[in-house]
Amino acid sequence: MSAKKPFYITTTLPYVNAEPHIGHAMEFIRADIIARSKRLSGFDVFFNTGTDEHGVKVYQKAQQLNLAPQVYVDQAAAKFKEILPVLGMSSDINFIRTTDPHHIKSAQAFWQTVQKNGEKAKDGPYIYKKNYSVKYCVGCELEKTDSELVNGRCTLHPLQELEIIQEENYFFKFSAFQDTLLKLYVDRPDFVIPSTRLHEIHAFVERGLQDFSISRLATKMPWGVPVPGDETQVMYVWFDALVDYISAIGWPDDEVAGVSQNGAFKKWWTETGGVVQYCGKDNLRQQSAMWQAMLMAAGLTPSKTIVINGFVTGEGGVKMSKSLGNVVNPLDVVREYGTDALRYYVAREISPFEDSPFTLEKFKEAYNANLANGIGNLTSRIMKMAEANIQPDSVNPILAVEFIEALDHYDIKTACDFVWAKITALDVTIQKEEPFKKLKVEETKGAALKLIEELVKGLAEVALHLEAILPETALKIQECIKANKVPVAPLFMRK
RNA sequence: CGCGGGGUAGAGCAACGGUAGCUCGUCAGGCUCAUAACCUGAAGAUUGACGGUUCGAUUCCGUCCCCCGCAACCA
Repeated sequence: MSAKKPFYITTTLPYVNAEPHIGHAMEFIRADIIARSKRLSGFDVFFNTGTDEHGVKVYQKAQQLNLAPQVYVDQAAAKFKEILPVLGMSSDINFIRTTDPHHIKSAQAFWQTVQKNGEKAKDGPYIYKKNYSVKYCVGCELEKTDSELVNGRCTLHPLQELEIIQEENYFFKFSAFQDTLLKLYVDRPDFVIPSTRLHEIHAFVERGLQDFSISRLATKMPWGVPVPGDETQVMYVWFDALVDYISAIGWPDDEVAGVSQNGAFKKWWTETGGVVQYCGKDNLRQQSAMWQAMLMAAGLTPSKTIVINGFVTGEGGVKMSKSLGNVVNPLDVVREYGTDALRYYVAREISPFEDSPFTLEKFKEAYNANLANGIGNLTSRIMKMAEANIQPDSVNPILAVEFIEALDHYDIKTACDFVWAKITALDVTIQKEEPFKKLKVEETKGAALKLIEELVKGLAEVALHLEAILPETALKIQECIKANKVPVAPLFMRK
């Protein structure tokens, strides 16, 4: 029997249409920092990630590569799974794929539940069939959304008239949930973080909601979860993918996974007050409005919190793109600087909620200043004095309230600032008190030894706070302290 | 009048009614325990523009200019 309180956090499942990029890395790392810090504070943590594998883009990509969709997504999912340890993700992270059989069953059960609830509801039905008109560019041989068009025309084929294709799809009665969503936003000011994003979604919902299509004709696009009771349609990818947040924890309990989940859903959804969802700002609507309405329609309580990240941009705030050549591959960064260096950068040097530029020059600067010259050098200088002059002693640091508070608000940068303020304070103390000098004089030697013990204590405190942020580094420092030795190699080599 | 965010030292950010702070970079000095690291100090900003409120505005209000996302059935 564990008395630990449960906590559930998830990343957005990356869509496997693209390779893992720095934005994914940032989201993974930030969610991992929260997960680790919650464990440090004594919570029982379920940490979820995975891959979103259905939908038209994936289907097309597989066709381009001349691969069966399943073969393509297997390869793509493997790539995402491989980078988790490279980014220092908690080893007990759950990895769900939307092509997992238990997820597919869960998504279908979700559909049926929404359908059934809608039949009884006075504002139902929640799922109904309707003609859906698609704008189709013959030149591209592709469906186009309004946002892709300029003056109602395809930008690549401006002389071609767009064809309007009528298709019968299932729709979700999003509009029925407007009031309930607005009430959710008003009642829970922390539902979406930061608050500007809550205002944004509130304003969006207030303007009125349109029901959205949640299925596609299987003859045109077969790569999706089959709609229960209608083989001619597959689910629209969002309707399937978002369900992963509950399918991952066994919803709707035992019959889905085929094995007993021991009340996993109750524990991770009900007792936690819902999931904490990390996502990019482009996902604001899907995660904080559409998904919440879907949960309501299924008779489930909303998520706990949606944390919205900004985008990682290139220099000058421009979008990263292959054609501009300003794309940064997280794996290259890790290869050159190490996992913890990347974790440091996305935790502290990139704005917690706004767009921020990422350049290798800035990265190197921050690395040298705060890792090599900062925590790395500090560890060396303290441990050198300790090794030569004092005996190893046990230290039991505790987490600072300010640190925990900052993380409770998902303000990872402020939490890091707190730790680095401590690092600077230790450097200042050494300079001001000059224990290295006092050691050489008989009258002051005792004071110097005491001071060195204090410095080691301070270093241990820093290490404890770094456990969530830079787990490898924290461990190395703790081992040095325990053995009372200088690091065998510099923690962070200057670059 | 579509929605939201932003314009603050060379760069990246903070503050948000009362002498404009931080990090990096630059310059000078100090220290030698340490990874040519560390510490101290200095230079550097008419806080996008113009009005208004106020004893006082970067901070509140109005107008304007510029930048970036989004504008739903593209993930």
